[in-house]
Amino acid sequence: MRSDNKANFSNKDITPFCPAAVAGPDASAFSPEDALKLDVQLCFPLYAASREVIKNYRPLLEELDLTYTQYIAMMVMWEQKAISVKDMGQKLFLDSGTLTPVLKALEKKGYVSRRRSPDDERVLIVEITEDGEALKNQAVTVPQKIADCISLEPQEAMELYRILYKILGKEI
Amino acid sequence: MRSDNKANFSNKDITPFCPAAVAGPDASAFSPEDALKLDVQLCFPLYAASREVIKNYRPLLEELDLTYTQYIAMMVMWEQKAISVKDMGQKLFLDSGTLTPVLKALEKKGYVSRRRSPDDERVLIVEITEDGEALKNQAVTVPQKIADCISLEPQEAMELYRILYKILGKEI
DNA sequence: TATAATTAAATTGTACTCAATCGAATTTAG
DNA sequence: CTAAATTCGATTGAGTACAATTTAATTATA
Repeated sequence: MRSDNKANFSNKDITPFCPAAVAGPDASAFSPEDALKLDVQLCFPLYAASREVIKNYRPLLEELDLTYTQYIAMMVMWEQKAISVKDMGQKLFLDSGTLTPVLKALEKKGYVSRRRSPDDERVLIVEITEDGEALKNQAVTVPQKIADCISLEPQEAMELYRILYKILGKEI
Repeated sequence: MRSDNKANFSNKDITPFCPAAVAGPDASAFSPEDALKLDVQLCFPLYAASREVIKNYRPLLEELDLTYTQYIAMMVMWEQKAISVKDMGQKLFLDSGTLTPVLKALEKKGYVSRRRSPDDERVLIVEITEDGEALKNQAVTVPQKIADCISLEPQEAMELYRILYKILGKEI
């Protein structure tokens, strides 16, 4: 009744995070093992869609000599001009173990500079360079190109956006 | 008017993938550079939420001596008993460069065995072992525990699930 | 004010993730 | 039939992710 490799459920018998949790009074259709089926997971398509979408950036960002992680770090820089590693980490949900090599790579390309804060030597201030500012002009077309290869209705995009930020603990 | 580090938009002036694309007739509020703001992206919260959610699995899966990638590979095995690397790759959206070491690690732990297909020596068949089957009993509690630490309304979870599979090219 | 606690980055080690490439096996075309 | 094209998995190299640890700097406390 279902084509292979294609998810299908009626909303009365699932909850992606855990069927049993939201199945409600009529949870009889679920055996405990059903909770471990790939089709029933919500985390898995979240993880897979994230990777699939980011894959679309690669050819576009290659022209700017940026990886996706470097690109979102530059997004922060284009807005902030100067920011500490810690503050950038909070914005991007990344820790210093990830950001340190990313920022060193961006420094090597000449898009940012790194220096310690005079006020607090523990703090490393990342600052955008002129080349980094100039890169923005080449980057402005990227969002539209990404939009073109992912087909969601505007209200779906809005709803996805809202739910993702709810998961991230920032309800809007 | 807005608290720092918190996204907020009215649906008349955004589209997360690209503001200009969905802003509609009244797109005047957007300058081109607005498209590069982190708050306006849809890919970014997708990427961040994916990592944040998967982080929750780590302590749970540690007890099973599995990583998240190994866990989703085992999910496939619990349903299929035997499958080729290629077919598993299609289910998980992962290629051989990722799966080969993951499956070797699972073989080392004794949860799967690997052998070439007699019909086609190019094909590697992954088969679940008794230990792998037994592991399922320890894993059944994982989905509920994950559900407990992510608070979405059932209909939000359903909608997220649907949209993610739409992005993955499997509309439901 | 010594010292303890805390904080911020960097480092280390493990584990992906993926593009590109390779080599062996199989299929297809001529 | 046989050479070319395709397919499958493994390998390689670059770049993350992230927990845990380390080091240096700052702040709090007895």
